Amino acid sequence: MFDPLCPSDLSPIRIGDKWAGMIIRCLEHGPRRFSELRVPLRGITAKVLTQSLRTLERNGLVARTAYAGPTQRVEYELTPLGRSLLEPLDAACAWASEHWDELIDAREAPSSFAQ
Amino acid sequence: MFDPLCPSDLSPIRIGDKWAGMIIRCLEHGPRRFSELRVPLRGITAKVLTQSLRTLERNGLVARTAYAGPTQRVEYELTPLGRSLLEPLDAACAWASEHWDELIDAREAPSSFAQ
DNA sequence: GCACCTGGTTACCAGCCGGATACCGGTTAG
DNA sequence: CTAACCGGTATCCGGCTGGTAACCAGGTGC
Repeated sequence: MFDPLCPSDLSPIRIGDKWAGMIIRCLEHGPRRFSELRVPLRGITAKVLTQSLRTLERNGLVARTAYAGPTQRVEYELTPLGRSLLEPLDAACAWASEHWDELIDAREAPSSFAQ
Repeated sequence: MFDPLCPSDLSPIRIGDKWAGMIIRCLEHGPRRFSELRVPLRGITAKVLTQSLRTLERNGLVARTAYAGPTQRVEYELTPLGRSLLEPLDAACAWASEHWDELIDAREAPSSFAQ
């Protein structure tokens, strides 16, 4: 999941910053904790994840809830607005997989002009 | 058209680089010349437009045609692949205008946490 | 007492992106 | 001859983005 060969690298369609799209995907099926998010988003550092989550929060796409229990616990979940983004996100993914071949071809064929 | 208050600034959905989405919109209704593109894209410099067009070309979304007439003439138009992007682009615009209010509210309401 | 887990923060840094400015070769208009 | 238009390129620069490394406070396990 989300390895370096992910189609999202090739697609010109982007949601928010580098990680935002994947974070939203991770939250698709319910709230997740900070450390739970770091697992699927392999290689993301704490700082960058925090950064991205804060931006999503500021834009009203994600809600942060800190539970006051004895042990520290923070959960992130999609707001209704964030959830509504899943639709265009799916559209974007559909487009990318539909035109996957053409995207690859275009990248690998600088033949039409020098170099 | 494409003034600084454009919704695209607020929407988290992006197509390619800063100008790519607008360029594609400009080419929606047929081929356009370099200088014709500079008009609606107010403020874009030649370098940046060239840059953006070259990227679009490399990715197979836009085709460049130089006509060999006595006077220099270059036209850019969407490839079928580029044209197929109009669909998700429309979806993105639809989402943005549909959630316009919420986007504004989110931006202007840092009230839920300090500062 | 000590290490460890959780959920971060604080420098610091390299690379890219967009922009400003200047320039260019070819053609046409006056 | 000169100026202007077309479609760029060359160079420089500041700011943002994403990443690394170090550190931290609070609570838990041994």
